[in-house]
Amino acid sequence: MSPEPRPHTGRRRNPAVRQAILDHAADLLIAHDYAAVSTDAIARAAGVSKHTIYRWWPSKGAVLLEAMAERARQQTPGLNTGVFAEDLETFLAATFRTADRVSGLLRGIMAEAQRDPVAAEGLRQFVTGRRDELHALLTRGLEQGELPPDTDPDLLVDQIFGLMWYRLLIGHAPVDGDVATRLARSLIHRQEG
Amino acid sequence: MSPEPRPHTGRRRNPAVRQAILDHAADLLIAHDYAAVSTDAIARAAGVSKHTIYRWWPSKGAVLLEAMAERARQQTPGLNTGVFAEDLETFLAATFRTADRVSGLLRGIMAEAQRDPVAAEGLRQFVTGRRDELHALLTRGLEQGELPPDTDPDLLVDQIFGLMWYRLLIGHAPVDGDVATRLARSLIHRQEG
Amino acid sequence: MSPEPRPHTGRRRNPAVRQAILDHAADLLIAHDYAAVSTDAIARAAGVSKHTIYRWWPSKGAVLLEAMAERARQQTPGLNTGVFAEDLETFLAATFRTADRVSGLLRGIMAEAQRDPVAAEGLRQFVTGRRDELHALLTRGLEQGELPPDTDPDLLVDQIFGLMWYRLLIGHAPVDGDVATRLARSLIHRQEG
Amino acid sequence: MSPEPRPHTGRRRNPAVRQAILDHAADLLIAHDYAAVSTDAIARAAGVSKHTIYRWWPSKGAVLLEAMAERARQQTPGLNTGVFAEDLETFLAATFRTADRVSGLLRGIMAEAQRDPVAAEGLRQFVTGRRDELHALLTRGLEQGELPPDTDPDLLVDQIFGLMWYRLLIGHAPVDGDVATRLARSLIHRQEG
DNA sequence: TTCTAACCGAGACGGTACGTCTCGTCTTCCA
DNA sequence: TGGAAGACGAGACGTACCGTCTCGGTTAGAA
Repeated sequence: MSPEPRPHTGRRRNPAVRQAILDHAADLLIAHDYAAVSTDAIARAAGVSKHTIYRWWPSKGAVLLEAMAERARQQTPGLNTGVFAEDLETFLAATFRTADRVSGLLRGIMAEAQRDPVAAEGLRQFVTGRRDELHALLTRGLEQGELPPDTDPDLLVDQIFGLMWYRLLIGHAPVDGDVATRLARSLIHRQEG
Repeated sequence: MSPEPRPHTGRRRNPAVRQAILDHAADLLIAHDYAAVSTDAIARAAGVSKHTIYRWWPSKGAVLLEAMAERARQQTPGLNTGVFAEDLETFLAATFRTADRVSGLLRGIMAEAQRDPVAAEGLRQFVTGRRDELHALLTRGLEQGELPPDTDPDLLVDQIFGLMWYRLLIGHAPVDGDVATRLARSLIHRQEG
Repeated sequence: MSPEPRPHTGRRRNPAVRQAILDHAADLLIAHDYAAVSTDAIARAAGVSKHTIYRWWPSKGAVLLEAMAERARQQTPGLNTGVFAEDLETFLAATFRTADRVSGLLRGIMAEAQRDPVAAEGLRQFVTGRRDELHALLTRGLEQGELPPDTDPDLLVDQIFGLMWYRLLIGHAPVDGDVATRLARSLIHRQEG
Repeated sequence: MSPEPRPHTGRRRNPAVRQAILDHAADLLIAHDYAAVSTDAIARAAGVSKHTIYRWWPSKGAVLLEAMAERARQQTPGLNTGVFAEDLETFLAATFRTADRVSGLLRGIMAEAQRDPVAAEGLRQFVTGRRDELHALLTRGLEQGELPPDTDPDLLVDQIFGLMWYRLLIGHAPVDGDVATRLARSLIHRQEG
């Protein structure tokens, strides 16, 4: 039995190492093809041992996921001007533009999530957070009468994020501010139809 | 110079072999995890040499893609009752139910398309075909005045298929006939809002 | 390279086809590395179907063997001047020079014989023929008192052909007329030692 | 940049792994046919990843070669009784008996050397070592007047090892102690002829 | 200051997929 | 029926990536 376990001994985790891994993982996915991003490549780019990666993350997907989450967190759009139409447009434009910039990252994570349960669960949580934000925004619009009264917010959230992911993954059409604007206006104009 | 080259000599391609490869590729992706589907596994299951696979398809992704396309072709919904609301609902219900049944296949191909350019191009073409169908249907609804006059069919198509893929890939919500119905009605009711 | 059009023989086996296969098999082994000589390559070079090869020979090794045997048959040295020392030197010189010229062929067959029982058996028979020739020659020398009376012809035959193959296969020393002369003289001088 | 590069970092090569690969490669070649010895088979038998084999050896032939060299090294005959006739007989008997025991190994390597340049070079070096030993022994015999004064040691070395390889590869006659004895005596008796 | 647990880079290792190659058989059509 | 073209099954080859483990060196807190 451990007579009195000390709270912590030994060298502490180096935050710079954690950051280097996340940064280089994201950069690699953004710059190169997803296929070119291996754990070895991340380790090499970050000047880090592969073991160090696996000491702190359970799988490659988990690293990519956290890298993405961190990038996304840096650009949460400021909201709440009070005007729903403006807020919606701002939210979508910011979201789409950011997503487009890191599209390689997002696509890589989505691919990884199809084979790695850890990444899948992480992605689900990340996505849930984003969906909740948009859901709250839409609910406010509904309460303010800016959306048709029979609108199903859940369905609408999936339509919006669905369009975004669909375009990112297939690549048949752009994901940019223009699309965001057109999409936002199409949702609001409807009520006046 | 060969004065008149014969159109073809030698043993002909065995259609049964092609079919066996596609069938077992699809079955494996539907039954097992995406990670478990290797070219060796497909070859073994189909009782076929790996070389035969690579003789006819440039990569694993290309095989999976064609397998999916064939499965999808088997279930094109009969349409054109003339009533737009009915047609839309039928189309979406059939599409969603089929997609759900072969969700493993679809998810595997989407993952593969992120790393294999051949699969990516194939998926883009497949998706284009499906999008054209829905686009035509929506355009008809627009002309019949069953959709708001300022509707952008392109955007709407991406919202619908986007929702479907998004749910398939993330798995946070079902893709079934019920969703299809609710989605179809939400699009049409709007005009009366 | 372009296969010269051969006359068609109808139902009978076409000797031109047989010859084309043997010729190109030998040429390939002489010109290229052994590793580069596949049945497909032989068929392509000879303008012949792979099936035709396997219709007449049981394995690749059998083809190479027959090709070699034919090449060797073309250069059987004229002997029997009656003077043993001269005959031996002539025999060795002719044998060594021929072997050196087709060394690629010989090396390829020896390699093939280690894995293909048919080639092994064929090579054994071919080698037996050559050994019998030399054995007869040496026996004559023994009877004429030109070799030490306790000479074991079997052992000596293996020493001579052994030296030749050993040098061909390892490549550490030449197999030419000079070596043949030195070897022949060393065998005869001995008796005077 | 790096002020003093450490001589080695990282996990060290596991000698047991190296030995397991060499041992099982040799055993496989001795027990089974040469055709049955694949890198996969060696890896499986040695409980080793195929990648580990290719990390340390450039080709299959290189592994087999080193396996053979090691086996041979284990049985270098003790020499130098001082009596040349005895030493020669001992050397030949030990060499022939060992070669016969691992004949499958030797034949497989000789075949591999015909297609794999790495194996060819390795075999040449190995053979050079053995030839030097015998060459030294024969030179001693020559100096002691136990061999005819006009003997060419190089030629004689190739006759002896040539006979051995020739018999191993063709299989028309045994390679055993008896042959070794007869051969040794035939070389020495000559001087008295 | 000494001790010691934990961090870290380098890299060996087992497992397993990928895509290519060759062998020998089988099929189709032509002459 | 002989032959050319070439599809096919079996299976080896060598490469790549994933996640684990081992080695020696380093660092920070406890004794």
